[in-house]
Amino acid sequence: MSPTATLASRDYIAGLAKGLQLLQAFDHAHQRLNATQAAQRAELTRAAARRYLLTLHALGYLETDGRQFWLTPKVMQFSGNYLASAQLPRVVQPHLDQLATHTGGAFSVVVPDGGEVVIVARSRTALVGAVQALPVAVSPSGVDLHTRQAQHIRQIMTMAQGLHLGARLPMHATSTGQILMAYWPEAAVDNWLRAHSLTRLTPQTITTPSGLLERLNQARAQHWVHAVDEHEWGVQAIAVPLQRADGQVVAALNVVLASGANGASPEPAVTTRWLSWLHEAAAQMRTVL
Amino acid sequence: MSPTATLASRDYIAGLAKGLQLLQAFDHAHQRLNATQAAQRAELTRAAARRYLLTLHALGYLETDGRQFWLTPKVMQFSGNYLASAQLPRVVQPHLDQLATHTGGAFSVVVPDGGEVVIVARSRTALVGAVQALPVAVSPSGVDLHTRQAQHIRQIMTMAQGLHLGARLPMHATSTGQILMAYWPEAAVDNWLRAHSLTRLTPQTITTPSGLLERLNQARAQHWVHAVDEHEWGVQAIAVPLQRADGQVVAALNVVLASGANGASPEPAVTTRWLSWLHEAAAQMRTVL
DNA sequence: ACTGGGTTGTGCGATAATCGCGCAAATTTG
DNA sequence: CAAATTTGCGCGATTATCGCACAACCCAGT
Repeated sequence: MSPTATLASRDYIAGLAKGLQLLQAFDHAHQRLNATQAAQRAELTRAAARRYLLTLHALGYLETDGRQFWLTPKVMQFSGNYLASAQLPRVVQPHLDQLATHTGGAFSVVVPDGGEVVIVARSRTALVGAVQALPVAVSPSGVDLHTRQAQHIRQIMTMAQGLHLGARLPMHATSTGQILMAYWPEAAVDNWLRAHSLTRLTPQTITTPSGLLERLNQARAQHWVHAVDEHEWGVQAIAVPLQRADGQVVAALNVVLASGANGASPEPAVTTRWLSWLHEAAAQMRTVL
Repeated sequence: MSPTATLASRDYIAGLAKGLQLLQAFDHAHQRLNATQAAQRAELTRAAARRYLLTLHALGYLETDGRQFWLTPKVMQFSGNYLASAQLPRVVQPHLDQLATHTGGAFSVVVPDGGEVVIVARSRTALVGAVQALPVAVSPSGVDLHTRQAQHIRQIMTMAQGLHLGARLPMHATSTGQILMAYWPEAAVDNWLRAHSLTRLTPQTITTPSGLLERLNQARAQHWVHAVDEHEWGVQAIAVPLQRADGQVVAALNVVLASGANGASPEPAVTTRWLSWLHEAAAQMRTVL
């Protein structure tokens, strides 16, 4: 797939590469694999695949019933280590939570990686609940899910399905991907376009290079992106760049909202409000990135 | 460390094991390693370590400035795949969110892995915010952080630091670890005790086998655990088991709360309230696990 | 500027680790 | 119950990996 080619030669451990390839073969669409399937997906002979599967099993990364293999929670250790060690998620998390507390939005921070964007932090906050969490004065009926807000919450939660940490999303169809690309040098964008196809995900997805370039220009000019229904129906997102103190764009911050799920242009006033929150947060983070 | 011994013989790819060992060498305490340090931590010769580092770099899992190496977001792909594919986190997440929405608590689901517990799901919900998120009737000043509830929220958020997905916590000092062990056969507990030391984390940590066994008996009898300040000062947690329909305990659910941060026994009434929420949720999940 | 402790890049021959074929047994499918 | 797959595994061939050893390099300290 990716032409990461085994160009490097003597200092390249093929066994490690194959093993990781095999481990990556387990994704949402292929949760359980037998030796034969795994061999196909990792492009190995069955004998080799079996050896790697058994090794990964012995190391605790795969579980097996003797026939099928599947991922164990141990693989989360990698992301755990990353989240604990990487600068970005650590410093960004409190800001996201505060932002969510203030505004009630669902915020994410993503970084580009291998032609896609990866979600490295998400806002998480239990808010209203805190009222009940207090040892005193527990509010009686609590908040139930019959109010209009609650419906909205449901929507957000549903949308958020599949957008877990570590999820990878296409750049061309996401607000964050677009804002990140907007700050790339022209050559980098050209390369990206050569290497990736603009897959249509919804009727609103930008699928032509010229369309994308236009969007990028717009994004670069105004320093934000608003993508409505481009990645998923009924979901809109507004993204701004996250820059380091030296101006370097290292990530993108966005807020995900339910959209009217139709062409109706979203209230500009509302957009503006979110934008000001996003930019304010981005400015705050700028000093610590 | 773990005596995962290379017992296995011909079907064991040493290269893969070493590479993964090296990848795991990057943790919170060792975010950036050079070839020499990496070699030490992974117990390899420097030459070998260098080969593996370069390979991991070529594959995109490590970034380097030529001297130091560190993890890239690509490692999150593993956890992303796990979260997307594993049964447990997927079905549990909506329940957690709903629970948090209703109660305002901070809930986690953990599974045992390699003698520790791993956080595989956490509640996340933007609630009050939803009021503002609505396209209409944006509440003016929003919720700010000066109320008493807000302080409580702050506390929770602070506590939650470091408890990201994939984080690993010791079994003996956590409510979830204890409730999980409570359902183990006696021999398994003995084995665990032989293999692990009861490290003291706070003055309240249970550090004697007899103390732990007593706690386990209590947990088994009442079907829940309340651990106050045992893992971290000022943090208490209440845990219940998550069982499959066939009765098998596959995970633990808990709520994390600020504690009085002193010996004062927590209000039993409050505990009971949380417990009923937890057990109710556990019962709901039971059918779908 | 010079020195010394530590780190890095690299070539190379030796060795053992990995490869993939091929067969028999076991399993699934219809 | 037979056909079609899949699995376990032994084996000889090969080449990928090992680790030493040396030179170049970086970085204090004086």
